[in-house]
Amino acid sequence: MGNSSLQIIADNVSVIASPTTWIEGGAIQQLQTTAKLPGMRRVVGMPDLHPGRGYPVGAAFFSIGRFYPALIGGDIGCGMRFLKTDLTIGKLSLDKLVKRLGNIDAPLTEHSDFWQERVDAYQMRDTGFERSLGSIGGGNHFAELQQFDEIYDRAVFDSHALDRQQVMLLVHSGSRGFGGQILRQHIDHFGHVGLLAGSSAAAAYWSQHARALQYAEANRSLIAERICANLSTTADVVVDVHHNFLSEVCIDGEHGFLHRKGATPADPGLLIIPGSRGDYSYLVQALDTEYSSISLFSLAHGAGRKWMRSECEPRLSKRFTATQLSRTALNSRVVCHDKALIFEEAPEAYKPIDTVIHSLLEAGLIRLVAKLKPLVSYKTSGACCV
DNA sequence: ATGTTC
Repeated sequence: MGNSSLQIIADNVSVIASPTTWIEGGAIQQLQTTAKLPGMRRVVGMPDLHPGRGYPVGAAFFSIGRFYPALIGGDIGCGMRFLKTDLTIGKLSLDKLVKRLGNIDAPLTEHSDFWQERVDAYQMRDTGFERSLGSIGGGNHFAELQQFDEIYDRAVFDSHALDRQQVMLLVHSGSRGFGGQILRQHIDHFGHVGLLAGSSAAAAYWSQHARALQYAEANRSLIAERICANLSTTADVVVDVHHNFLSEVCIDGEHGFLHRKGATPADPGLLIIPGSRGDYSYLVQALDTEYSSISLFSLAHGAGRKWMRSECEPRLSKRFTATQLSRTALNSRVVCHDKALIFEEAPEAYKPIDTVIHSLLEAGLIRLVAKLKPLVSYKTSGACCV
């Protein structure tokens, strides 16, 4: 059966992307280089594939006999938490939402006894990074209030007790400095050669990796709690998934290691694939098809960068002021008081989400459930500018 | 990505 969204690059290298999806040549090159690592069986790029530091982002890698912590990267456990709040969109003004959201950057541990207790509940003091819990971080991390724009599958939508009028909250963050420290210590000791399955070093990484996944989820949970408190609402988790992590799996009869780097696991239930801050997000379900194995049971984790961070400000500052970039084409608000991030995370720097979603649809990997539009995208209230 | 990099 033909599939125009399946690009076979080499024996064990493929990319899930329609011909109209922008894929940087350098990212394909990184994918091919990674495919040649000892023990690597198969690699696949998602439609949001883009170049990373040595290894591509938006990809999954399946290896036998050894695994590669560097492929997971430093933000072990980075992922998305999607919640439905008790707020209804009816009489909300965006300016009021922004004001009530306030500043959620300061360490939660210094906020109050109440928050210290909430943080304590997650038992992360031994990580040494307790101070970062409950704050978003930098880069592409964000928290976004959204509203439903279109429902495609009413039955699935209803079965998850969703309501078109409810404000949704999406939190994208990870293990902050903790995961980074784990990777750095690993690279200092072992470089990039990977770890042999069953070795004591492998066992040590597994336990650190597991702890980083816990930290990342605790972080997303505390960010959501904090936002809900500021908005005087509560929220129920619809889905929380990591998109940077390692797992042991059996694929086509072979037992091995599945590395996901910016790749959402195609698990049952609802999954969220966000666009840039000026674009829609899609609520989807993964489908089990003949291409599931080729796609290494993974989906895109977002739109994917189109431009390198360093080229954003030069390209955009001529066309837009930072203040103009605090509103988007979908009329949402952007809270980002970091001059560099305003440009680096501009919608123009990302692929259009529709090309990414179209690729996954054409490959038969997803079913659409709903589309959401951004209301407020929160990056940082930190120092500087605007 | 990062209580910010050899």
